[in-house]
Amino acid sequence: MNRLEERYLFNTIEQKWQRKWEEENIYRTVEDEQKPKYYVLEMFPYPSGNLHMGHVRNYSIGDVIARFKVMQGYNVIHPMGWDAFGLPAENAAIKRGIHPAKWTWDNIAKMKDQLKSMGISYDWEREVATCHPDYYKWTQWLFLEFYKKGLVYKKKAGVNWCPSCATVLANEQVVDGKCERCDSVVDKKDLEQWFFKITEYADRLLEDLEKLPGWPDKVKTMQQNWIGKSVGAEVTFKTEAGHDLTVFTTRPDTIYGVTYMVLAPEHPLVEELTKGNGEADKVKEFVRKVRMMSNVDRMAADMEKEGVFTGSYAINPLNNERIPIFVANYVLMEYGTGIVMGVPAHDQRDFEFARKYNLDVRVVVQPEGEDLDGATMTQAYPAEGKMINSGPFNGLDSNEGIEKIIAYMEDKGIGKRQVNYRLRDWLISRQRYWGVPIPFIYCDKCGVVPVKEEDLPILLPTDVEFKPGGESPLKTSKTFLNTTCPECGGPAKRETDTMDTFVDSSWYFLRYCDPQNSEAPFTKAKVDYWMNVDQYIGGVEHAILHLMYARFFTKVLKDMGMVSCDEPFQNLLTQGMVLKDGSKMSKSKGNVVSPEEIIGKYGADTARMFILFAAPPERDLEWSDQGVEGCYRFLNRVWRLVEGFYAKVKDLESNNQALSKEDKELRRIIHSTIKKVTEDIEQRFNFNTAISAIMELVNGLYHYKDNVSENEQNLALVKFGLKNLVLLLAPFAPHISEELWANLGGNQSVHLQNWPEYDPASLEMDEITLVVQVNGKLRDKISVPKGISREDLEAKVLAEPKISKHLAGKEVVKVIIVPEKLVNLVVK
RNA sequence: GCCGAAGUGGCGGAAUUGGCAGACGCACUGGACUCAAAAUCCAGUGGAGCUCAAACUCCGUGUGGGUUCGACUCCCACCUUCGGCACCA
Repeated sequence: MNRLEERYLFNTIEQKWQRKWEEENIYRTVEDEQKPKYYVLEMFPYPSGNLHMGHVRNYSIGDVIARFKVMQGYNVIHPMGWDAFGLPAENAAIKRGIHPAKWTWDNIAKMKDQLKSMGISYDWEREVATCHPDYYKWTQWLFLEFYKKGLVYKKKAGVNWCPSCATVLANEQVVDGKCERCDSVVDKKDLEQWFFKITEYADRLLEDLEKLPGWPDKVKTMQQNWIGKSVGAEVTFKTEAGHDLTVFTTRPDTIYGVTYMVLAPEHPLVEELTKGNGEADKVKEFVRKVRMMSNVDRMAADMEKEGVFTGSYAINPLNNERIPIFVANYVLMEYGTGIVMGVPAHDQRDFEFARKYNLDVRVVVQPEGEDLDGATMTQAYPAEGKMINSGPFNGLDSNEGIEKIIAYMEDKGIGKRQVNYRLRDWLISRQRYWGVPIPFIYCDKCGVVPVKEEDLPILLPTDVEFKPGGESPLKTSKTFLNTTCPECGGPAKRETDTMDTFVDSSWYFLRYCDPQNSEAPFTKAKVDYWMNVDQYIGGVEHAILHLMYARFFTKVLKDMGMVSCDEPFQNLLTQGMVLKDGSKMSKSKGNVVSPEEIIGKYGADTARMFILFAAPPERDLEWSDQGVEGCYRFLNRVWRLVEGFYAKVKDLESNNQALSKEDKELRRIIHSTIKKVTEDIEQRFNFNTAISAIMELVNGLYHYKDNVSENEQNLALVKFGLKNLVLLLAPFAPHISEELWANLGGNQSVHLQNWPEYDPASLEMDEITLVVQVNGKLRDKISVPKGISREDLEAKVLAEPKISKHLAGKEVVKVIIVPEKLVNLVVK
C-alpha cells in the first residue's frame, strides 16, 4: 500500500468502504444456533424522499448498538424498510400529477441512497416496503385471519372525519380535536366503518406492561392512561315509564347519595323521555345547541356544565327514591353507557351541576373526624370514609361498602360488577387510495363476504383519478370496483376503503425475520429464533399509537399460534428531538439542517459522532455547527495520531518488559477507556460519555508521545493503544475506523473483530490520591500507597500542615474513612 | 386541574451507590510554528476576595427549609420550562 496522502479524506474513505462492505456482504445475517441472537430495530421511516436529522439520530444510535453487539459475538439482525403507504403520496399525485406508486418508489430509491451514505450496518436483503404487493398480500391475509377470529367487524358509528384529508381517523389520531397530520378541526360523522376489536385485549395490553421493565416509565404510563381501566359496577335504574337507565359507576358505595340522573345529549332515549311532556321543546333546543358545538369547544376543560330537565323521573333501586332525569353537556355518549348517576356530595362535576340547578346534595360517605353537611359544602368529597344515610350499609367503611353493595345488587339482579375502558376499538378503514385494500366484497345476495385466500393479494388498480377533496379514488376504478361474489359467483362490488397505515407497521418487525417468504407472512421457526426485538429505538411520538397497535398484533398472533412471544419489543429507547435554536427543525421555521449537506461537508462519521456526542439519546439535542466542527477536528486528530505512527508500529509485537511510570499510566488509561466505553454503551446507552472517554484516550496518547522516546517498547505500547482506540471508535465512526484498522495491519474488517476487554489489574494504581476533608470541606489531597493501614493513614493526615492548621485548638471527635477515596475529620 | 420529566459555567453537557462539582467538547484568552494567515500543537479558563506571584479564604448545581460527618444526588414546600392526559362517571 502506498501512502501518498496524509490528510483525512473522508469522502474517499467512506465511499470506498461502503462499496467494500456491500461487495463482501458483511452485514448479512442468517439464523445461527451457535450464537446468541440480538435484534436491533429502528422504527422504519415514511419515504418522504428526504432524510432528516431525526432519522440520522435514530439510525446512528441503532448502528452503534448493532455494531457493538456484533463485536461482542452476538448474531445481530439489523434490518431496514419503508412504511410506504400514506397520504403524502396521494397529495403529490393531486398536486403534481405523479402517480403515488411512482412518487413512493422514487423516494425510496432516493432515501436508500442517503441511508447508505451514512454507513449503517443494515442487512439490505431483508428490506421490506409495505406498499409492495409481496408485503401487503400478507397484511390482507392477516386481516382475514383476524376476521376469522372475530376480531374484525363493521359498524356504523360516530367517527372522526378529517375534511382536509377526506378520510376518517382513529381516536388516537385526533389530538386536541384536530387531525394529527394536518391540524384541521375534525368533524363527527356517522359512518359504516371497519374496526379491530382491540378492546378485547385491553386488559392484557395493560397488565403486560409489567413485563416490560426495559421500557421508559413515561411510555408505560401513557399507555396505561390511554387504556384507562376503571373498575366499578353497572346499575340499572328504572324510569317511572319503565325504561331501563343503566349507568356505570366506580363508586357504588355512593348510590344512596344519588339525587338526579343525567343522559348524554346524543343518547337515543332522550327523545322517549321527553315525549309528550312540557319539556320536549326545551330539551330539543338544548341538544341541538350542544351538537352544533365543535369538538374543540366541547372538549375545553373550562366549559360550563349545562343541562336541562327532561320532565321524567327515575327510581333509585336501592332506596326507591324518585329522582329527576336531566340531559347535560358534561356526559359523554362514548364512555360507559352514556348515562351517569348524579352524586353531588362525592363527585366534583356532579357537585357543580347540582349547585347550579339547586339539586339536593346528600352526604353518604363521612370522612373521619368531620361532619359534612350537604347544604353548606363548598366542594365534593371524593375520598373514602364511613357510610351514612345508606340504609343497611350504614357504618361500613366505604371500600367495604363497594363490595357489599355490588354483592347486594347482583343478588337482586339490579346491577353487576363491571370494568370499563377508555380505550376504543381501533377504526382502521380509510377512504383513501394509497393503502392496503380491505379484502371484502359486497354481494346483494350474500352480503359482506371476505375475499378467498387464494385470490390475494387484492391489488391496487392503476386506472384511478386523483382529485382534491374527492371521495376515495378507488371508487373511480372500473376494473377494481366490479367483481364477482366469491360465494355465489354473481356480480358484486369490492370494498373501496383501504387500511390505516398503522396496520402495516404493526407486523413489519416479524416480516424482517422472513422477508422473502411467498407461502406465508413468515415462518414460526424464523420468527421464534429472532423475536423479541431486543432493542427498539424511535421517537416518543409513537408511545401510544404504533407501540400499542404492534403489541396488540403480537398478542393476537400469539393466540393464533403464529408466534411464541407475547410482547414484541423487549427494550425501548425513545430518542429526543433534534432542535435548532431551541425549537424543532421545520421548513416553516426555516431552521432545517440537511444531513446530505453535513455529510457532504464533513462526512458521515463526523455527522454520526456529533449527533451521538452532543447529548444523551433520550434528551432533546441542540444542533450546533461549531459542535460539528469540533467532532470533525477530533476525527482529524485521531487520523493524524494513527497516521504518524502506523509505519513505525505496524510490524511490532507487543512485549511485556518492565514498565515506567508513564507506561503504566498510559496502560491504565487504555484499560479504563475500554471499561468506560463498554459500560456506557452496554448499561446506559450514554454514547456522549463513551465518546468523551475515547477523546481522553486520544489526549492521553498525544501526551505520552510528547513525553517518552520512540524506543521499540514504547512504540509497542502505543500500538496497543492505537488498536484499542480504533476498536472502540468503530461502532461510532465506522469508516475512519475501518481505514485506520487496515493501515495498522488488520486484514479483516474492524467490524468483525472481538470487542476489547480490559484487564482489571492494569487499572490499579500504586499510589492513590485521597481527598481530605475537615467537617466535610475539602482541605487537601494526599497521595498514599495502596493498601495503607487505617492508623498510618490517620497519622499521615494529621501530620499534613494544610490539615493541622484547621485543627488548631480543636478536638477531632470522629474520623470517617471511605477506602481509596476520602478521609473526613470531624472536629469541634 | 391531574400525571410525568427536567432546571448545573458564556454554551452543549459530566459527576453511574450520599464522598474532589464543572469530565469531554464548543467559545474565549495567551504562547509556539508562520513573512503573515489558516490549520496544528501547548497552556489557561465558574464567581468574588487577597496577592508582584504562588498560596490561601469565601461563595456557588432553580428558590426556601430539613436529614447527614458530608447533599447536584435523599426528604418537605415552592418557582419555572417541557411533555402527556384532561368533564372517562
